Amino acid sequence: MVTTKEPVLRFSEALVRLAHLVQQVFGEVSREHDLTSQQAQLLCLLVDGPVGMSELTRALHLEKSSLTGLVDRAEKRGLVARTRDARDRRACHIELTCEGARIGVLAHEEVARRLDELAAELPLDQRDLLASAIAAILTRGRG
Amino acid sequence: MVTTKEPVLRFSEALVRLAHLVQQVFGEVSREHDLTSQQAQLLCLLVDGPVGMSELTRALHLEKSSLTGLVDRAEKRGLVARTRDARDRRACHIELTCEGARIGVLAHEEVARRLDELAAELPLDQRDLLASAIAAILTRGRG
DNA sequence: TATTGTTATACTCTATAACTATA
DNA sequence: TATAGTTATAGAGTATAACAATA
Repeated sequence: MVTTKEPVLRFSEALVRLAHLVQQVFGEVSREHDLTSQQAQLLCLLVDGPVGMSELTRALHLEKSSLTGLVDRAEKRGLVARTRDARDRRACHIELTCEGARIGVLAHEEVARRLDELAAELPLDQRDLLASAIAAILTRGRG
Repeated sequence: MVTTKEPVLRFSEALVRLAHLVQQVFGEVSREHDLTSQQAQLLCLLVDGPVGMSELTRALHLEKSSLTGLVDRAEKRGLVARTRDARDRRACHIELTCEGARIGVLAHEEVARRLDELAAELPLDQRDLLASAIAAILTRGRG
């Protein structure tokens, strides 16, 4: 006898669709704050303090020249600023401007709010279980 | 007494990171098959048969002019073809070429394989639970 | 008039290759 | 020589607005 408990979606299919949904939410919120998804992602990476270009290329999985352009445009919009590293004068750090920090925090909070809302119908324990399972996958996928 | 059962990540944070991981896998596989992520996504949407432009804009959340460009480039690469709708001569359907179908299936299978692999360490029942929970989120998020 | 799709235009994002400045 | 970052260039992706053809 077939029960109703069998998974509706293949696991990988579920992941792909979920990723698209998250991407969409992220894109919508970004646009509402007049940011591109990539700019919003950059701002979110900088909320804990300045980060060097090299580290940013790793975190964003971008070529260094691509990052140069992204930072250029964000700088032109007054969202971030470059500061020279005093000890290694080749290097620089990227930091948020006041405006960049303000918008970055707003966008981050809004994304979090909408995603949490999506899971609002799941019981809390199942939500935590889901977060733990995802955490396990993430450590396997990268670090 | 604090147990080790508390969630490591906030739920929304977990979702965002998971989405980035999926996006990255999707992008890597696409590049290995000489596709952009968007082209691969288009091919995947067409594996079950031709789809009209309007329906594609909805599925991909793109403006119609953006889709025109995407289809143009995919057509130039011999991945898809336009066919006129006999009943409504304004409309057209996009279908895979043989080559497009071949590459699309290959890319799709490879993405699925790598994502399933990521979850290989989770016990099967937890994996199914995860897929079910994601399915619940997805129906809430869109349909 | 409304709808389907394309064209024109302007940005953004991204990569590769060559380059500058510093280490 | 090696590393950090930029510049030059080219192509892809995206949106807005105006347009053509059909309904």
